[in-house]
Amino acid sequence: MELTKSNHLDDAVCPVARTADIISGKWTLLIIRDLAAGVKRFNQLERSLNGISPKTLSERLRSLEEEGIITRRTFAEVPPRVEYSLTEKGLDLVYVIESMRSYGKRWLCNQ
Amino acid sequence: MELTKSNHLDDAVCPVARTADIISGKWTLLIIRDLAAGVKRFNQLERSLNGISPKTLSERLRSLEEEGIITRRTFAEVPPRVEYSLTEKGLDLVYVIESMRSYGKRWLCNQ
DNA sequence: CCGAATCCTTTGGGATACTG
DNA sequence: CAGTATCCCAAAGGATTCGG
Repeated sequence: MELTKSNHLDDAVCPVARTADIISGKWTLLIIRDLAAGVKRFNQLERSLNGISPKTLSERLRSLEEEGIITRRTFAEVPPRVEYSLTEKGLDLVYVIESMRSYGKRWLCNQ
Repeated sequence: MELTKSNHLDDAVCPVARTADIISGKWTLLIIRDLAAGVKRFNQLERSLNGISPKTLSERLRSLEEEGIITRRTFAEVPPRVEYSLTEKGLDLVYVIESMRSYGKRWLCNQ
């Protein structure tokens, strides 16, 4: 297990820092966690992410889409239906999430 | 690869959310990344984490110590010397960091 | 149902100067 | 050297309302 030495030149392209930038933000990781369980609609996420405001959810979804991590699919129906799912790039984040889950179980959830 | 279903009851103890709480914050992960390479002094970190303010570094180190992730060791010398290192609980976070490094390399650093 | 628009509060973090 | 003390600001996020 070897870590790169850090300095400000490295940091600009440090994979750890780049990933941290993407998954930072209060709800981002939890959205990906939920989408990893399958396709979800806006208000499904709104309910499962208890306490999130529509504005924040909307912003997060938009930027995740722009980063190529989720896909937004709209259906021309009434009432309107929009489904969100993970792209390949998003699915790969599940490994990060699972490492966090392992850590959390071992050290933070006393079990 | 199976994810737990999320609702607000789960979230209170969700290992992913708990871990996210700990490693959120602009510099936290980078501090741990640097300490994973070995024991470091305050101004070594200040230099390797290019751009961090002493106030922020001080705050992060304190809360990481309170969470049991790093150890602070002082030496009664002149000039004063203080060394920071990872605890077992902190070292285990390296697995999370490495998963982020893999992801970053694959998707964010075009290599 | 799916958001956009507004307004507002909080806070993380930077800059700087100073001290044991 | 290893911080603390202030002051300040941008940005994130919450609450609420409204529209397609």
